[in-house]
Amino acid sequence: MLANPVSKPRTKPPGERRDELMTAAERLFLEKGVEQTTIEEITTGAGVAKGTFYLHFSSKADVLQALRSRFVQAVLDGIVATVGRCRQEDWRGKLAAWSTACATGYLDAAGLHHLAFVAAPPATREGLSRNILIDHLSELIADGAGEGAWSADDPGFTAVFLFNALHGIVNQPGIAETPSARAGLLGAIEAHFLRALGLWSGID
Amino acid sequence: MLANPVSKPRTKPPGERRDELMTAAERLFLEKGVEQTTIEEITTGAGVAKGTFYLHFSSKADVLQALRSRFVQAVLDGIVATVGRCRQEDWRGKLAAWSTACATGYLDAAGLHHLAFVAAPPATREGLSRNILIDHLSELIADGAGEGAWSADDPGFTAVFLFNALHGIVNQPGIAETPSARAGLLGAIEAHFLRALGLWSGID
Amino acid sequence: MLANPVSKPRTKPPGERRDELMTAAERLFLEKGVEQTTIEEITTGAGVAKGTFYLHFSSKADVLQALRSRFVQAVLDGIVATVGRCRQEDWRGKLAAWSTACATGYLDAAGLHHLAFVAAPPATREGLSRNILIDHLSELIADGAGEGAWSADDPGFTAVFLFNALHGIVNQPGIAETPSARAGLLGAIEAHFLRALGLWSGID
Amino acid sequence: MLANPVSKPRTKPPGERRDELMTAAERLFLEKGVEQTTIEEITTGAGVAKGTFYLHFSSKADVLQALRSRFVQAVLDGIVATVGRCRQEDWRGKLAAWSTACATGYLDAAGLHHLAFVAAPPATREGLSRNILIDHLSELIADGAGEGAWSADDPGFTAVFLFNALHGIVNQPGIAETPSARAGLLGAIEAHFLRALGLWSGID
DNA sequence: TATGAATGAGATTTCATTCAT
DNA sequence: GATGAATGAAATCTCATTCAT
Repeated sequence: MLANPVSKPRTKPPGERRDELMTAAERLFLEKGVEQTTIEEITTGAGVAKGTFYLHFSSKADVLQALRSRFVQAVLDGIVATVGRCRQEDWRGKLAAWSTACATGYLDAAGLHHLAFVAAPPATREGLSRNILIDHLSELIADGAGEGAWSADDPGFTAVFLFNALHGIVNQPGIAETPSARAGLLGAIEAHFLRALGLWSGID
Repeated sequence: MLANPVSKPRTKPPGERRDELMTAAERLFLEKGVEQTTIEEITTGAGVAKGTFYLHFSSKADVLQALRSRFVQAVLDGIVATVGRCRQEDWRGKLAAWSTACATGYLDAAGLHHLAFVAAPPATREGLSRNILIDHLSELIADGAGEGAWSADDPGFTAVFLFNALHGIVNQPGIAETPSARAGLLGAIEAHFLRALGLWSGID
Repeated sequence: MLANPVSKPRTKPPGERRDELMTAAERLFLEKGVEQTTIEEITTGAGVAKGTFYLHFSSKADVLQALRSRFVQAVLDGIVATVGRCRQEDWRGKLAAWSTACATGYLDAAGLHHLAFVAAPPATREGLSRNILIDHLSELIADGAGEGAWSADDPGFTAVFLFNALHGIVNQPGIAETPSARAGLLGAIEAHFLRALGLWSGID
Repeated sequence: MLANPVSKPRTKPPGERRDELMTAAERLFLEKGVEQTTIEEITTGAGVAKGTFYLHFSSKADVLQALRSRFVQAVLDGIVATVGRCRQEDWRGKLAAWSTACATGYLDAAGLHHLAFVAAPPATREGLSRNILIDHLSELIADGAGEGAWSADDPGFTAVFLFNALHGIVNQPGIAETPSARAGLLGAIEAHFLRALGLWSGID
């Protein structure tokens, strides 16, 4: 009612407000679960009014979807950067790098991937069978096969197979809590990735 | 007054009522999703009054848990029967049988496994990292390693890895809709299972 | 939360609860207007919980519609009783009785008719051009014409004409506040009704 | 930078903007009802921003009031012009002209009169019992009575009576859709007006 | 056991209105 | 004058759960 003499600017670039809402939502979803978080808590957390939420998202499921996309994109960015550092012809290295970068991205995000893919009410079954990470892995496998680095009858199948395998591994609560446990885990994942393509891993 | 001769008996053996409720819930969960299904719809579907639900289950999560157990137990029963038909020393065959039986169980259940493990509001993250199927596979891998059929540094790891891989594959909507597609899928899964244990598959 | 040791019976015959809600709604609508009344106020006024409202009505417009019907039916009952007291062949008397009984019904209901027909957000324009009162009047006019009591080219037209005329008159705020004002008003209405059918009234 | 050559002028004479807003509001009110129309829809319809609305009107009720006045004034103008064409002493003709001009004004406005008097959230009950049309008719009746053209005990009563009667008739949806139906309707209204003043109409 | 009317906390959503730019 | 992002009070409605019968 009364004018606030120290009021911060009311309007912000739209992207910024949206990000603030997403970040507040992410924190709350992780802290207390998606179901337990109300829209009101999200807006309070972002320091805006309730109605503002609906200027940027149409529902709670909508924010969740946005969080999912943001998370997956971040993981993909990490993968692309890591894989890009391998020599052009080092397909074995690229595959290993892919598995390690992907697993690292998930592990670093702590509960967020759980949120994004498991705890979230996934409207469709698509999330774990079609996403940009699987597409990227599928392409890598196909490219390597084309170059004779390995043989792959069905790169799409193997990509879904390996992505879900990796996802299941890193999704285990309390896994890789120490640096050495994490190193061991990454090594095991890498070995299984290589083996799936018929490459001999040095593990055993 | 005589009892209404057309009315069905109001009381039934508890197990039967419980089953009817579970079946109604399963159908509705698959049709419209867990969140979208109300207790009232379940009871209407089972032909009983709303209060009756609470004589058999404590909440919606409770029915879901019961459905999960029923489903997983059925898949495990199928696996045990199939694997049991292999010769005692045929570890390769047992592993192949495990993958095929598990995949078949999931595929036959249509969307139910999605419901049970993915769409469900999973109280814990355990579902895909600890369950009786993973335990069974883990044991099989450990036993085979003990007999020298393959080497496995960490049977638990490999079991989670393979179970999630398989789960991700069969969870793809519209997969294996024709008998030949299903046969191809089962073959590919088997090949990847064998490869993960360092066994040469005859597939490629 | 705690059991109320003096709690009144929670369940009542459905019609009774419905009536209580309607009566509470009517009082509030008259006191503070339809728009200004919330569902919660209605349920509080009826001594029930908010959700109970939705067991009996689907929306605020729904209660309003029910109030409308209840009111119109009550007015019609009064008309039928009054007109029924006239001798069979006394058409002039019947018409006069109709006008007086209808006006009385409206005047006695104070603001309710205003509510029901004017202040209400009338979804359709039907309320004042088709209702059971108009139908009844139309029939009376047609019957009288059939008996040669008066001539009426279009009984439906005259019924709508007179009903709206009467409605407009009694809807004037503050009209007929004293018994003598009311008597004068009823006389004037009756005279105009008779004149509309070409009958000479003794009024002027 | 040069001003964008395609952009239309942002500022307009205040009266023009106001008219555009009223016209947009009128269209929407008729299309979807007053309650269902939001301020935002009105401003979008008028091609201006939401805030601009409040430069011209203080609320939705305010536009509605403005529409009401505009409509009633237009009808009155039509009546005055038509009645003015009668000879000074032709009271019968003036009354007939009044009824016809008023009905014509309403019929030409289609649903707008409904909006203005019935569907509108009427702040007071005055609309149908006190307005400039009723005042004008009342004066005509009083003047005619003063000249001995008819007798009228209470011109105000008769004016309200007849205005509401006419309003109810023309407010019927679908009435007078063909020219001949309209002619018949106007004749019937005129006849009832004359009869109400004790004048013999040529109708029956 | 079974019923289903009643509960009531709480969720989502709308939208008239403001005001810094 | 004009804008439109932001506000936030308030409204509607849902539905898991209870409990008197």
